[in-house]
Amino acid sequence: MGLREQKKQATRAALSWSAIRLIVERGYDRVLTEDIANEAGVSPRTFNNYFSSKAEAVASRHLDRCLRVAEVLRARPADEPLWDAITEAVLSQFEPGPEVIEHPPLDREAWSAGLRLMVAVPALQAEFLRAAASAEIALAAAVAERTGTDPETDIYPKLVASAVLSASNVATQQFIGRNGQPVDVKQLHIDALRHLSTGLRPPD
Amino acid sequence: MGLREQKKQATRAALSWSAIRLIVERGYDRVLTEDIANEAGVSPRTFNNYFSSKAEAVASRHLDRCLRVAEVLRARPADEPLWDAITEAVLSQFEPGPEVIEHPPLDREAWSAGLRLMVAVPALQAEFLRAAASAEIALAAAVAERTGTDPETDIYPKLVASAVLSASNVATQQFIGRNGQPVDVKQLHIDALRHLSTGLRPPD
DNA sequence: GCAAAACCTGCGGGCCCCGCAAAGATGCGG
DNA sequence: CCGCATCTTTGCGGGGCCCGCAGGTTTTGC
Repeated sequence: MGLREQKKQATRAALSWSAIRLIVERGYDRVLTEDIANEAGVSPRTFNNYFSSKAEAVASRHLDRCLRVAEVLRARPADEPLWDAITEAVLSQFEPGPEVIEHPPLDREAWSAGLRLMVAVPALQAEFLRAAASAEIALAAAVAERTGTDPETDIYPKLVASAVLSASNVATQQFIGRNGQPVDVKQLHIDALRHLSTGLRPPD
Repeated sequence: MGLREQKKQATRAALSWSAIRLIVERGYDRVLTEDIANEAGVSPRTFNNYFSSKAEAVASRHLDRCLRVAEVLRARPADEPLWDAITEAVLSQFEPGPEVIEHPPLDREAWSAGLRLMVAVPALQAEFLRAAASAEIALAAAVAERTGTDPETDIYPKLVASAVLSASNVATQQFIGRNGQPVDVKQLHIDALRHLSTGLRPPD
């Protein structure tokens, strides 16, 4: 990868991270695209060369996470049962990355509250969902590769990808909603994926 | 319901329908909110009293459809097996309504092409997904009622609602993508839902 | 080194969306 | 039947978002 591409990725990440940080601190409509650009050290015009909207910048990190699930799934041993591999791939995204360890939120409570306000903004909800939907293709391809199905004509891989991502959404929302220690994000995901792989049978 | 409320619903429907028709004909960015308002016989300012964005107006019909699935599910006999009831509820939304019968598209081919362009607009994709997510709550409530689970604390009903809606998305996309007679929308949905209710087992 | 390609930036403008306050429509009780 | 309280519609104004375009600047491949 050339130097050019590296800088681009760095700028892109800086913009997305600045957007999230500022919006969690101040609220969505009190942050201008100009503020985000300044924070990342580029001109306002450049912001829109990287993202076609403020919302897309925020959702960009989410998109990356979803794409990494597909990547990890591909790297899992081929003889591992499908749903075990999927579960591991999904869980792998909840290990805190190096960036979060470097920049620990000073006030964890305030950050949490800001996050909750952020994910309540309609424009962002929509964009988060779209990000997941974009990753669906990559995830479906990984599933297809593993199950020997055709990602174009067969509906199965897309169905699995779509169900997994939406199950993850439900689990995450459950976690954010009850912002308590009583439940663990990972355990919520394990339960949700087990439901999926066992046919979503009603209790009784 | 008072006369006041009736008129509001009529205006809302007229705006949404005008938005869709104009955008399918001309393309998303060649339709101004002003055009939509004029078409529906209200002032431009009033448009934004009903919808907070152009995209939301378009997705409004989709939201209604999703909500009706929950409604139909509630009306199904209580002793019917869950997945049979869900399947019937979903399929019920593909019966052409009275409005479509009244206003048959003059050129079916052009309409199809316009539709395909429309659903490719990122802002609309996002808003369609958000509409489905909104309906998820109502659908989860209907599932909870039927299975005797708690829609607040238990993850099961939300999981089912979310999986059903995303499966429907996949089926619909499959249908739009291959715009051919070889496959039937209803059959695609039946297959997708059966996959869900049987644990998304990989073939073999 | 050097040309070609890619990128950043400022400018300009169209459009979207909202707050506000006045005018109009509607339903209710007397 | 009428006035009154309430909800709705509308015009105006403005802040902000996003994009096309064209210029200068940096990176790449040779």
